[in-house]
Amino acid sequence: MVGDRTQYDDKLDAILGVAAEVFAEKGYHNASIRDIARACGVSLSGLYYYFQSKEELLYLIQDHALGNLLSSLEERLNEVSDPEQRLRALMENHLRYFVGNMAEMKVLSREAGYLGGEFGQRVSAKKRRLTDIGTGILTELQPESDVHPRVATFALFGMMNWLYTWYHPERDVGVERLIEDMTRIFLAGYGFGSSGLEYPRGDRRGGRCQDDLVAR
Amino acid sequence: MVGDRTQYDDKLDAILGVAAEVFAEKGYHNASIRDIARACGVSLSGLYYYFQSKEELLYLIQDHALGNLLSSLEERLNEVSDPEQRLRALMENHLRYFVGNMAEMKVLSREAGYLGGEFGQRVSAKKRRLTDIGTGILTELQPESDVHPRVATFALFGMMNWLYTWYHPERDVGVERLIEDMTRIFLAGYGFGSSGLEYPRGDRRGGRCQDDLVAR
DNA sequence: GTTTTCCTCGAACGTTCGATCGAACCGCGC
DNA sequence: GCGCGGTTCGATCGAACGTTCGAGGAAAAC
Repeated sequence: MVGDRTQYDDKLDAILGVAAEVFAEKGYHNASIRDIARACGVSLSGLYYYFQSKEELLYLIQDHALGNLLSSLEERLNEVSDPEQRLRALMENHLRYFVGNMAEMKVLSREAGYLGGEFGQRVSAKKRRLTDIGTGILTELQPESDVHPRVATFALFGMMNWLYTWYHPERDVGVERLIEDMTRIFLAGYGFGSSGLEYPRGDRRGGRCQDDLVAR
Repeated sequence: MVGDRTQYDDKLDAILGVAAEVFAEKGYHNASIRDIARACGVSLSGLYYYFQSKEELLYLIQDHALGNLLSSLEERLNEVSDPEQRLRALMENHLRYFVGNMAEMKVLSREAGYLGGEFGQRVSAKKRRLTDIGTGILTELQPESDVHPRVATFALFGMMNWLYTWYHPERDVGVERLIEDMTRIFLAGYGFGSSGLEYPRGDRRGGRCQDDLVAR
């Protein structure tokens, strides 16, 4: 049987959720284990029954977020083959999960790079999987794009991950609108509808141009 | 006279530069004052002659970066009135300063929100000035845009500020190319040249390259 | 009823941190 | 040579941190 969740698992998940919120509010380094214990209603030492170190706690949160993000993404992508629709699926998946799990994603975005050793490698590997999927879709969408794939990929993720800096669900536009607007910006550009954009017309061949592409 | 820089000023600037690099490498909270003292070749207590607290040191770095960014931007914008050119100027200014001062900008981006009280307010005010300029330009460029101005603004800055996460000058494309690619993505969209974009005026065909850039 | 396993806790340890303070050093005008 | 700001330092402080440990209780297994 797969669904045999113990009390232990449930409580660990609850702790991860609360810890993510504390980390999101005060930052990983500013938040003490004592803060988290207080927020969880557990004693300081009681926490250590569920993880071995503060660093592992951060890892568990980040791994949990990336795991959900990835599995949900890969599920969605299995149903779509058109590159543009795949990109839309990626963005919708990412933004929806982001807004629905702000604390987790804030910790994932802001506290990146603070995990070392084994933990850091595991998180990096999953992040790499995510960005590779992004790069793959982008090069499918534009096999001969003038834009460097790595720049395009991180422009895309930067646009979305920066959310944790400014987005407030109660004050800002809803998720649907957010998805719509960002998709539009990335795919069609903010200059759509403007009269004199110079990009479309490409008669002049610039000097540097063809050395890029080919995403390895 | 304006140019009467004392030894004190010079050394403070040097300290700010070194401190920015230490903060950029280890993170603000992981870097101790002792680390910075060592990197500066000064004793621990010797540092406190130049600032009063670690928090003020962070403030000085962030304020310095934002100050340079803003004054350089406002200078450029004084020479341009066309909205699209103004946006290009903003992006070029931002990206060029970012790449040229990675440590400072990494600290500014990653360590945002950790300053409280007076320091935090002053930094927030300058950031606000920057984003307001961005929003202003964007609404000039597209007065009736379907995209929410706030979303567009932070999509733009997110795209650029995320640089600190991935960009390595020695491995990645140069600044000029970076500016070109990001400008193109934000203005014309990554979907340019693609066949079936449903967005209004989806007419734009992918030109090969244009070496625009005007050198400046 | 007794044993065993799972879970929780208070109290404490050793370390590191940001910050302070008074003494010493230095180059300069007198 | 002397005094005097401006500058640097070693020594040290109290506080807060992450982590440990062994005792205790509760619930399950026998």
